[in-house]
Parts: sequence; C-alpha cells; structure tokens
Amino acid sequence: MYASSTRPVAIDPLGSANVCANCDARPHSVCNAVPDSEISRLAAIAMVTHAEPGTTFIQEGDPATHFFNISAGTVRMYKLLPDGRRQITGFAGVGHFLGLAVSETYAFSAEAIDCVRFCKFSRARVRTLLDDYPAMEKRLLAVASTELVAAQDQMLLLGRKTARERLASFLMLQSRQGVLCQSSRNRFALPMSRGDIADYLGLTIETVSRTLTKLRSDGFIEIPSSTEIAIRAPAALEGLATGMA
Amino acid sequence: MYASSTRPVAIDPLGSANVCANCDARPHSVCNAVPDSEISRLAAIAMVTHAEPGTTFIQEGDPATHFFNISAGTVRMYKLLPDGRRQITGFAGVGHFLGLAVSETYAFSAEAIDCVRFCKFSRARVRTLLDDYPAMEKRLLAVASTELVAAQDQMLLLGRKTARERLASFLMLQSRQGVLCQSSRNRFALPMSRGDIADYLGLTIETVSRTLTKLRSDGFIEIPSSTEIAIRAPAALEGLATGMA
DNA sequence: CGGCAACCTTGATGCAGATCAATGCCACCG
DNA sequence: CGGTGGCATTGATCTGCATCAAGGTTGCCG
Repeated sequence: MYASSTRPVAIDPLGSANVCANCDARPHSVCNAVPDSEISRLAAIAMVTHAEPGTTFIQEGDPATHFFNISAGTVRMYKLLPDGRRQITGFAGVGHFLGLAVSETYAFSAEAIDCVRFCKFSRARVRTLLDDYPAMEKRLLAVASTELVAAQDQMLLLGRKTARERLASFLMLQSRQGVLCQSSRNRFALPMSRGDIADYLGLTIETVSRTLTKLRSDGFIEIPSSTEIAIRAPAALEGLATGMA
Repeated sequence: MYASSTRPVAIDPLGSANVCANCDARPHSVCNAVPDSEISRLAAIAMVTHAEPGTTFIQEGDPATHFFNISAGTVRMYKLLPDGRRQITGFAGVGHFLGLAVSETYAFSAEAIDCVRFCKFSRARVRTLLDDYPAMEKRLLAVASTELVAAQDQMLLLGRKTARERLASFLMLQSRQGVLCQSSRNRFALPMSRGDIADYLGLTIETVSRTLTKLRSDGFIEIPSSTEIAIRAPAALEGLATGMA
C-alpha cells in the first residue's frame, strides 16, 4: 500500500481551550490576529490533526471545505499533469497557512513530507470569525500578498534561470527560512528528497544531483549528508542566485 | 529617446465626482465594493492617468506608494535579472488591480503595451478607505487568491510544459480573457509582441514564432495577422494545453 | 549479518529549444 | 516612391539539460 493512500488522523476533534493558547505555531501564523481573550473561540473550531510522511491531505480538484495551518513538519504543495509530470509550487513549514481559494475546489494537492501536525478549520466557520476580527482578514491579505511576491520570484526562476542559478536560489531560500541546525549558522536540513527539489525547480533528479556536486566542488557549499547542506560562501551563492555571475 | 523613459501623464489630478461613477472598469474591479452613495469618496482620491505605449509606470524596487486600477489598455508586469533576462509575470487588462504588496517596495515593474488609462490611489488613503469598507478588503483578498491560483498554473507551465503546450495554454487563456473580435467568436487580438509572449512563457521569440506556425499548419489555429489569432479546434487545443496529448 | 528497496550519484548519449544568421514584411516618412 | 527601422518568420547549428543506464550508499527488517 502506498503511503499516499493512508488517511490523516484527528487527534483532538473537539478542540480544547488551550490548544491554541499553547500552540507553537501561533506566533508565526495568522491565528495571532485573534486576541488572547478570545482564543477559546478559535480553539473551538480548530481540529488538530496529524499526517504521516507521504500522506496526501489536500487533493487538487476536491471541494475546498477547510483551511489548514501547519504547526509542525513540512508539506509539499503540487500540481500534476495527466501523464504524471509534477510541479511543486511550494513547501510549507510551521505557521504556514494553506487553502486560500476563491473557487469551490482546491487548486493544488498537499502531502506531508515528514510527520506533520496541522489545524483544520471549516471554511464556513472561519468566515464568521473573519467578520468579527477584521485584523485576521488583513493578516490573510498580507499572507496572500507575500505568497504572490514569492510566486513571481519563482516564475522568474522557472522561466529564465539556469540550473545552477536555480539551485543557488533554492539553497539561499532554505537557509533563510528552513530548519537551521543548532550546531552552526549557514547549515540547515533539507527535509525534502532530490525528486522534490527537482519538481520544485523544474529540473530532473539527475541535474539536481550533478549541480549540487558541482557547487560543492566549486567551494560554494558542503554536503555533510544528503539531507543537510552548509553554505561556505553565502555572498557568492547569493550572487549566483540573483544572476550576477 | 526610449519610450520607457517617458513619464505617464495625469489627466485629472483633482478627481471629479463622476469619474468613478461613470468608469467603464468599475463593474470589473475592486472599486465596486464601494457603494454608489459613497462613490464620490473614491473619486476624491482617484488620480486618473494615462500612459503611452512603452511607458514604465511601476519600477521594481521603487517605494510602493500607490495602487493602480487599469481602466483601458493592456499592461505587462515583469521582473529582470541583472544581465537583462526578463520574465513577464502577467498581463493586466481592464479592471485589473496592481500593486498589492506587503513590502515597502514594488516587487515588479509594469509597462503600458498600448495606450493605457489607469487610476492611481495613494496607499495611505486606500488604507483608511479599507477600514470603512471591509467588503473592499474582502474583495482584495479574493483578487489576491485568484492571482495566486493563476500564478501556480503558470509555475506548472514554466516548470513542466513543452513549448507547444505553453503556446496552447497561452492561446486558450487569451481566448477566455482577451479582447475578442466582434466579427467572430474564437477570434481575438494579441496586443503584445512575440517578444512579450516569449518572455511570458519562458521561451525565445523564434520558438514562439515557429510553434505558432506549427499549430497553424496542424490545423489548431489561424493567424489572420501577427496580432490576431482565431482558434479552429478549441477542444483539441485545450487538450494540448492541459497535457492530454 | 545479509539481502532488499529506496534513494542518490555518476557516466554516456540524445534532443528540445536556444543561438546565430538571413530574409521577409509592413508602416512610416522624407 | 524608395529608404529605413522595427518586428516576424525561417533556416542552420549548437548546447544545457533530459534521458537512458549503471553503480553506490543507506537504512530497514528478518
């Protein structure tokens, strides 16, 4: 049986008063637009859930019934063509908000990469919450605007950058927002596989692997293990990423 | 002198009561979230402006002082790499809203393709308007969400589709939202040049030209002139666009 | 510990689309 | 009306990345 056919599991379907108050992700997420005094209202509609690696918890084309807020782990969002070609549109980490859509169906699928914990909110209930907390609506608009800017950067990457520049951009992005190792700055974990990176950057697995090897032999990075990267020359790599070389 | 160095011209810097009430673009735009009775308030802060073909009226990296609403013509939004490589992130037509950004600077440049008319709104003033009309804020969120979905489609196109599929997708998109000829359904104008299409689809001018010629000789389309397209086989072209062939 | 499976790396070869190079087609203007 | 400049088309060649094809590495499980 494929992991992607397993179903996510609700841990706490009823919610409890302090689920949200004690949430690690709240400071990073749209939820902090709800004031402490009213946090129980948010907790009442939050369904805390987790998903094993490989589980698909949003399916492109399905009715868009819920919003999601990631509180642990990493998620890949992607779109497929009928013959199986895949484009990963982004990776979502702690605090990331998923499911913004005007249309009645999800525009992309989402899968857990590692063990993921998230809160599910019914769209209908969130709508009434938004009417009471305009600050949350403003916050959502800010999130959407930020993602739009990131999407435009990604279009530039996919349309016009070389494989080397794509990897440099990706590594700089991960070093900024990824999971940092405590041991050293400029060193971080890559929770996703080479295949995921390839489908995010519009390349093949082989080109990703070769290009990383080349960046290492050119002295830009170190590769302590296949899931870890250390950046040796941040300024030079940033230059590569922005097309200065 | 290059066209891009000319400056847009304000036609009506003070605004007048019926500027917005009679605006052709209003039904298509976020402005209609302001009720008729209050439309003069919108008109008071609208600066109606127009731009000649080739004029750059938003410059990537400049302080983001205004929002824009297109009321006539077509605009290209784009990002550049230092060596001149260009990625067009989208074309904006009548009713389109530009300038959403959290950051203090614009994330892209915008140029008039043909003669463009637009309304400029100071961000600070729009902010106070948004506080009074939450419906407008909701409308902006809807716009941002829609653009995000479009951006994800474009990532799939740029990362994973062939040149033929890219052109098919582009033509289907234009036939849906472009300027239709009155003469015939399935026939429409292309206000942008081959170079613009290439930079939007992540291709070169030559590949765009060759691929269009091929689509014509394969019976999918007709090319009455270089700025006009007629679709002969919409279903087949749609199949191509979605990767079914 | 050994055998398997999933993933990653490396090498050889192929091809879609880029690049280089004319040529054609208008629209504009003196 | 002939010249000029900007865009589009078409052809010849080149190349960056994909594809095809082995190995190598890691970690799991019996």
